[in-house]
Amino acid sequence: MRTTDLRVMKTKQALHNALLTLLSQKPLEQISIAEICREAKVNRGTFYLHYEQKEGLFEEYFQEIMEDLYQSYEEPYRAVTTLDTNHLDPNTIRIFHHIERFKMFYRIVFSKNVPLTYYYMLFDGIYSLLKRDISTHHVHQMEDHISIDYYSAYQANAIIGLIIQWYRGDFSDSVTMLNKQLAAILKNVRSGE
Amino acid sequence: MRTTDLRVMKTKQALHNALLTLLSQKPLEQISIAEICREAKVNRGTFYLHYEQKEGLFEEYFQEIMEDLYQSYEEPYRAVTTLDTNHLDPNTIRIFHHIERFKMFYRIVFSKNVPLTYYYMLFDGIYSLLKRDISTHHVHQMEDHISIDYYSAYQANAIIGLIIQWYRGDFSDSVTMLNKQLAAILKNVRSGE
DNA sequence: GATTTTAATGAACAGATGTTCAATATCTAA
DNA sequence: TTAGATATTGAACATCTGTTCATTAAAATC
Repeated sequence: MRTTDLRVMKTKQALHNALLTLLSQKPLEQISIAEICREAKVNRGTFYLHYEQKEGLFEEYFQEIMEDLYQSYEEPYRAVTTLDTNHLDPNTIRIFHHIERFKMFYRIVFSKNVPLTYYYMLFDGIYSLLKRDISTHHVHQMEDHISIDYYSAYQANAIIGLIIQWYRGDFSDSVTMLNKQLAAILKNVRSGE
Repeated sequence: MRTTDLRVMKTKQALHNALLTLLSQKPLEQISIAEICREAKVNRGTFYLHYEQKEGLFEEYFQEIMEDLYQSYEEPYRAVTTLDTNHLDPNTIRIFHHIERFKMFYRIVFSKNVPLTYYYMLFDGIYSLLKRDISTHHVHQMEDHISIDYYSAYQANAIIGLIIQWYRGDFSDSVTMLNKQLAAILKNVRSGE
């Protein structure tokens, strides 16, 4: 079962398209594997040859979205030569732009009946991006008994906390608003009482 | 279908016990509704009279756990009369103790094939506790354009970020270590560079 | 304690799941 | 271009899901 095999690629493509078609009609939890296979004109047994659950199929789709997240994050690095990366700069991280762009998608990711897998994919993405920055820029100025892993997990999930709040308001606030909130929180928390 | 009806209570108790028995043998995702009903000697139709999915049953179990979280949180308030609640004090919040106490349970909550529901239950719990404190103690000293909702979501999910990292190391770090990490992070982030 | 209310049961249903298998179609590599 | 490799198919199977219904059993209320 090599990934370059034309038969495999064709099958996966068909399943991919079928899922997207069905997702435009109903939520993921109401779509059955049998249904996807009927739509894709692929034998149900073939599905199980490549995936365990419909979630695995959706996961592949997520990979592409995460590519955009990485690019959104790198963007400011390409534009500016020297970057002030002392603490997370909300103007440089473009995470909220990315979420906004794929909000149809993230409505699924954050819906309550979906498995945690997707949440972790987003978490891991943000985590690794932040960790890279924290490791290179902040390590010298940080309390030395702070674990970088815990610190990165803290910061990454804090941002997702904002996204959850945003999602629960159906993404009605603007990206600018979100960026300002993050900037204000970081500023406030740093200045103390 | 009144909740005080003895028949209902007996049925729910039986399903509850059956779930706990099975959970000690295999993960939630490998347990079927039919299996729970066989174990509980309850008709499968009766199950659907009370719940939609096995997750609903697990959710009821979660409610009891959350009761402990609330109590853990209130505990320091009962001990000390006046409390310094300027910013989150890791010594007063007993969240990590609570997680430690129910780590068997939280291993399920954070496992990747489980629906987001439980995550949100934990999030909402921490969120509401923090929000209450933030509203009463911090509002006067905070940048006035910070939304308390966003700020609470940020802080609540940041703490869960630490818990996720903790969970991924199978809770091998000590509660003390976690408390220290949180204290150091809050201190570090506040003092700036 | 008798009556009314209602929860639980068992049976039956169409459809979904997850797995296996031999037969077939389609690709790859020589 | 052919021979070998392997992905796909269709069929079959036991089990699970979600739902309906008349019947039975057990509670609540009087």
